[in-house]
Amino acid sequence: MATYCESFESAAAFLRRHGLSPTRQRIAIARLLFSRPQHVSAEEVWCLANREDPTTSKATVYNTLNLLSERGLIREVIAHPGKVYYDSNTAPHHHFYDVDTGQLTDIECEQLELSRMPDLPPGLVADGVDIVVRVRSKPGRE
Amino acid sequence: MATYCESFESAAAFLRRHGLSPTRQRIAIARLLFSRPQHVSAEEVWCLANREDPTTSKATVYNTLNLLSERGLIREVIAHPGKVYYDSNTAPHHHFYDVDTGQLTDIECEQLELSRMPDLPPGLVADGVDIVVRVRSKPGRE
DNA sequence: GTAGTTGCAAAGTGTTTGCAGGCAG
DNA sequence: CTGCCTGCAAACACTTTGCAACTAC
Repeated sequence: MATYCESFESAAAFLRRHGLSPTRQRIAIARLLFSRPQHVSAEEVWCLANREDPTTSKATVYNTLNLLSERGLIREVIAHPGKVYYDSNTAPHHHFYDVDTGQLTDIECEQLELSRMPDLPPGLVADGVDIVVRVRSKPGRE
Repeated sequence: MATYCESFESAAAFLRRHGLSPTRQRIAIARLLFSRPQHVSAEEVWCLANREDPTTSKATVYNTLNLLSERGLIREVIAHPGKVYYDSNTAPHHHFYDVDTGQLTDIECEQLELSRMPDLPPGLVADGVDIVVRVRSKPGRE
């Protein structure tokens, strides 16, 4: 599991365990991501990281998020055109996406069950299933 | 249903029926979109439209795609960060997304069934459910 | 004619890249 | 020390916007 207790050493150890040098910036990012499961955009990570360590550039944030994502420690959520959210909860689950506010909310795995998996086209391997339930705040039309 | 037979007049009538002036460019775009159900990016629409009518700018393509999308005549498919695909099949269905090639393929509605709908957070209304089954061409790791 | 539509180019957003300097081991 | 990591700014890909000219009716 990706979570760990909230000390400086854990974040460093966690990064090292996954083959990443525990630099100051990465520790800041790992701490804020894994302190609790959450959905954040790169921009938000950048803001929050600079609150912990005011020397974190956007390039480093994107860099680190991509590394964590490649290693499966966080998950990209693609719910909005032109913006990626990162989810520090890697357990299988799905999402509500509020079209009006941009807010993402987890859907527990047991709450939303696929009764059948479709046959895959020949020669292809399943890589993951993303379910996004789009919701709006207001009942009427837009 | 959004499909219609492939004549010039139909495209014009179709647009008019939905409150859009049937300009040359819009007719070209409507024809290529609705001649058969398909998944296209804005860039592809632009290339194809200019084959029919070589005076179609990207701005007009985006403009028209957004109009058609607002009126529910085509559907945005968000499967890839930073790129929107448009689906001229508006019947309820879902998608395979080949991460390696960018290819989208329909999943028939009956092939993939939700056994349970999750409870909505209070005050929110469901707007749609998007299911993307990510697949890869190659069996191994990346 | 008049309102709506168009092309162009510029601006906007979110993300990636190249490179000189800096920090971890 | 050595190589990986960083910040910065420029480059990138995709989409939207502003405006004068044009076209549908």
